Parts: sequence; structure tokens; C-alpha cells
Amino acid sequence: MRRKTPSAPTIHDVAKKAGVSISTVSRVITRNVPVSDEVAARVEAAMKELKYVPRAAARNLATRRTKTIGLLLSEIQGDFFAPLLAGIESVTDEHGYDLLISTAGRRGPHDELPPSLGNHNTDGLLVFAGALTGDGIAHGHSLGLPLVLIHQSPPAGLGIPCVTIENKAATHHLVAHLIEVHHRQRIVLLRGLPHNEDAYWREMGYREALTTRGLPLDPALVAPGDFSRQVARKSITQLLSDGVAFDAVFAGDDEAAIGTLAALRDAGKRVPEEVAVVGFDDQRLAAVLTPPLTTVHAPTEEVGARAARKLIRLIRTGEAEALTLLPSQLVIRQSCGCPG
Amino acid sequence: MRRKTPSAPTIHDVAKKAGVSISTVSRVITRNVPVSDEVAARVEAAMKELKYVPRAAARNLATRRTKTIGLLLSEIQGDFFAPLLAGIESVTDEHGYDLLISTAGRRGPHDELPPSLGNHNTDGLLVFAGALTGDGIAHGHSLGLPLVLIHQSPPAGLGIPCVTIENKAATHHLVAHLIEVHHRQRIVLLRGLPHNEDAYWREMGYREALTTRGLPLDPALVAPGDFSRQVARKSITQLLSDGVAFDAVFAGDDEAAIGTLAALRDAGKRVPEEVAVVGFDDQRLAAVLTPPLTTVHAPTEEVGARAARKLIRLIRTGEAEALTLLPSQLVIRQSCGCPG
DNA sequence: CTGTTAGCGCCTTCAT
DNA sequence: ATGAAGGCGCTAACAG
Repeated sequence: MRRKTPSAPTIHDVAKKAGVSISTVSRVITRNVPVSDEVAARVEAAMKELKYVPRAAARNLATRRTKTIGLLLSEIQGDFFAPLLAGIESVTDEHGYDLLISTAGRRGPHDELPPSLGNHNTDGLLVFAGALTGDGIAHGHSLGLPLVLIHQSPPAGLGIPCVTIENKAATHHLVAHLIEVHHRQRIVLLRGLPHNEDAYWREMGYREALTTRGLPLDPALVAPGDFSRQVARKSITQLLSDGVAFDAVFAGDDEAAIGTLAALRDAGKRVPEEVAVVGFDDQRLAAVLTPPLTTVHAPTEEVGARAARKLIRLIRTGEAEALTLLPSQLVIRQSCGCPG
Repeated sequence: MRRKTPSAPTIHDVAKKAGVSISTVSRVITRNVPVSDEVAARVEAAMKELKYVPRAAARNLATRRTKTIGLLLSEIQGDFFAPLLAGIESVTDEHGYDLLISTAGRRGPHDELPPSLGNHNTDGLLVFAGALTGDGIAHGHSLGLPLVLIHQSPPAGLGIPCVTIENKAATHHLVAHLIEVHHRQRIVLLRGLPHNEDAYWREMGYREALTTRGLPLDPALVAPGDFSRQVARKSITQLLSDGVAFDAVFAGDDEAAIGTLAALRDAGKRVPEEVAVVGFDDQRLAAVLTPPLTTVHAPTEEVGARAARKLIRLIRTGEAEALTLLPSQLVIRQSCGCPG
């Protein structure tokens, strides 16, 4: 049934079978130039019969465009990643772009683009926070590669577009809720990762909420959280054994909130009666925790979609607005002390 | 500072600047053929200075290989997806392959390959369950494209390799645990999606566990679960209001277990005292539920890694073993009735 | 070890 | 509306 690997049909095979020139075949493929209906039909029949598929490499080479977008990630992990990718994929798909994925790997942020995503192998790049250093970003930019940053602002001076979420105001509201509604006074802050911008702004929101309410910024209440269950758990356990008094915890993100809940449970502290706990992100887990977690909803899928849309515009028109800041929304559940 | 878009440097520019021929440059790029150290150094300096990046399209065209693997998904969603992709990415990365991602979209399984992943735009394809119909798979196969199926077996007759997990025996053990250790007699089965092979084998495991223990297969205890929270919740609520008596639920997967837990909570039933609940998959959520969910751990990351490794071998050698069946492991927590 | 020369498969003016 | 011919940037024999 099977011949001897008849090495995939080319445009020439189609042309011959349809009795036309290759340029005509090319025209019915690209649909850029009018072709008589009759001829078009013949060509299409030939393509179908031969199971012809245009070879991307050849088109790319001739066109000097790849019709693919690269996504550079720091790592594939957590609840964060799926919605982000879903958002991106929906718009790249809609616009006929392919999606090439690559991770920085465990070595941390990279100083250069990975070769595969380098210039001309991709029409543009989506760069997620932590995947590239400032130098790495500058490198890509200097190559003339269209770039859009996600959850990370560009190195000073480079006008690279960026899309991220509102962290500070949302955190401020969240902490203010703890203070005003639940009368908490000693609120622990679990810090996020060192160079993470989200972490930075959340901390700013926390401080602002306290100071504007006349509460002291007690350094004893600040501990590492690193956006991870383990670190958060350790921090809270430590605080407890150090005898630090507190009646609430802003964990930095939902993962850290889970660690916090675990530490508190271990210590026999009741949540939210004795200690209120709040997170950030509103991951899929948040609603099913016990008690259900009060947190801030981060519109991650929307971030992905916006970033992709922006990159495509940048590729097509050469410009895109510098910053897209998506609003985040308070999600009140029960871990703050609100009734179910 | 910036010239007039000096249209990216090519291999010729590098050759000229290094004072060698383009073949020499090509050789230092591919490293297939020995080149004198001195010359190599000169060439590399030139490449660096020019910020030269080889154009993938040109290489692909000349080589007739793309060095990229396609991943065809039904949808990007859930806890399932991140570990799967992480597993795949780690091995494609290790072997120098790029990863092109595409989803079937909401229209359900497709009868043909998406053009971008079609022949010659990819060296091979990883196809996840539900992304392609049998015809779609056959189509890809007839094109001579190396294919590896994930969580789905090939259409009869086609020797397409596949990697999936052990469902039946694991479910059997899980249900047997309910029967023998916790003395449950009336165990609800929440069915999975209709054409899902995992769902099929899990149901077989459930039946086998009951029949080998002399328990009746009461049709009243079987209801739709669809691997989703909502459907599961509705099913359980319905069962309850119908007055069907049961003392345990095998939810089909962890998502459905969450829905089950919610329905039971709404009805004031205590878990696991009155009703034991078990899931399947051991998602990230499982351990933080209340009570912590007894389930079966599905080695999803490993599945991804194995599939990718198998595809690469298939691409390189033309063959790969037909079936990889990864073992799944019982994870006993508290929702079955075991002590914390 | 290095240079020369064909293509790889398709798009795109340029004529017709 | 269609055909002819050059070129996209690189690799891979083939000579030397």
C-alpha cells in the first residue's frame, strides 16, 4: 500500500498535476492575487489529492516572516502557568500565529536569548518575568526583535511594552479590609521573591495600608515567603516559636497562604478567629481551602491575551502602547473572618 | 545610534568579516566537520560582533529537518497541563528541540492536522487525548509524520506508539481499600467523559473490585461525573435527593471529588464518617482539601517526559516501542476514612 | 582543513 | 489572469 517514501509533494508536483505553473499554485495558496475560479478549483483538487502541505521553512525563507511567536518562560509551574498560556494561545491562534515555547531553565534569568527564539526564528517574543535579565532583554531589543514583557518592566530607557497587573492598590485594599473590618492590628507580611516586581508592589501596598491607618511598621512582622508553601510555613512556624504576636497574615500569594494555613494548623491556631490569613492571585485552589481563602484575583488569562495581542500589533505596525496595567479584584471569602 | 535597519546579517557578512568562505562559517555553526582553531575563533568573533543569528528557516530548508516538535492539545486547562508540559519541555530542551504548541480548540477533536503542525513544519507530533479523532491521527500517520499518542491508544491497525498510565488496577486497589479497610458496601461511581480511555479503564477497575468481592453492581450508584466539579456536584446532589443510599464515592478524578465534597457538605453529610470520597490524579489540590483527599497519583510529568523521549527516538531511528504504561500509585490520605 | 557550487521549496517582481 | 526567472540564507557534496 505504501510507496517508497515518495518524499513529500512540492509545489511543482501540484503545478504539474493541475497543469499550471508554480506561481499560480502559489497564488491560490497565499490568496493574495486573483486567480480564476476554474483554475483555483483545479489546483485545490490537486493539492488535496497529493496531500500537499506547503513547507513552512520555504515560505519563511522567501517571506522573511515566520508567523510564529516565541514565549520565553522562567519555568513551567504552578497554577499560574496554564491560564497564562491559555490566554496567549487563544489570541495567537485567532491571528494565525504559531507558538514556540522555551524556558530559561533552572539557571535562572538568562543574559541572552536562547538561539531557537533568536532573531528571525520568531517574529516576536513574549518574555515572562524572570526569564531574562535586563541585559538579556536589551540584547533581544538590540536585535530589532519585537518584544513584549509580562509582569516585568523594561530596563530604563528601552521603550519595550509591558503588561502586568495592579498589585499595590489591590494589596492596600486587602490589608485595609483586615484592619478596618476585622480590626486586626498586627499583620504579618510574607515577602515575595527578591527581584520580583509583583512582590515589590505588594509590599508597598501593605506598607501604605498600615501607615495611612496609623499602624506601625513592625520589622518583626516581616518574614520571607518566597511565594512558596514551604518557605511560608517555615516563616510562620518560626514567628510562632519566637513568640511574635500577630493576628493576621498577608502571605504575598496563595501558595504562601497555603503554607501559612498549614503552620497555623500545626500550632493549633484557629483561622480566622485567632489569625486571619489572606493571599494573592486567586488560584484554583483558593476557593477549596479551609477556610476558603480571601485573596485578590489576578486576571492571568487576560494578561496572556493582552500581551499576545500587543505583540502582534507591535509586529504588524511597529508600535504598541508602553504599559497595560490590568486591574485586580478583591475576593472576599472566609479566611479573613468574613462570614460564609 | 541606530542605522537604517541594516537587514540582519547573513552568513555572507560573517564570512566576509572573518575572511573565510561561507562554508567555513557554516562549519563552525554546525560543528559537524573539523575547522582549525584559529579560523574558528576568528569566525566566532565575527559572529559575535555582527550579532549574527542563523536563520532557522534557511537551515530547515536546506536540512529538511526543523528540529521542532509539535504538541497538539485538546485544551489548555487544569492542573493536568502544567506538569505534562514541564515533562515534555525538559526533554525537548535537553535534546535541542523546539516545542510548538497548538490546541484543537473548542470544536472538539479534529479530523485533520492543523496546518502549522502539518507535515514538514515539525519533525514529529505529540498528540494528547481528545485533540484528534481516529481519522485525524490516521491522516497524520499517512503523511509519514512521526506521531506519539498520549493517554489515547491508536486506531486499530496503525502501529503508533502511545504512552499512558495504568488506570484499571489502581482504581481496583482504591475501591478495594474502601471495601476491605473501611467496610463500604455501596460505592458510587461517577463516570468520566464518554470517549475518554482513562475513564473507561477506571470504570473497569471499579467493576472488577466490586465483583471480585461479591458486591452487586447497582446501576443506581452510577452517575455522570465528567471529570468536572459542577457535574459531579449535581450528580451527588441528585443522588441524595433521590434517596439513594451510599457510603462512599469514587469520583473518577480529583476535580469531580471536589464537586462531590461540596455536594456532601451542602447536604450536611460528614466525610469520611458518613460518606468516604476518593478521587484520581493527585492534583496539587488533593492534599489541601478538607479532608485531605485519598486518591491515585498519576505521574503526569513523567508521562510527558516519556512521550517526548519516545517521539525523539522515533524521529531519529524510525522506531519506538508501541506502548508505555506508567504505574499509578495509591495515595492514602483521610477522605477515605484513614486516620490523619 | 577550506572554497565552490548546487540545490532546499516557495514567493515575487516582471513580462505577457 | 498567468508564466518565467531570480533570490531568500543555509547546508552538503564535491574538489582541491
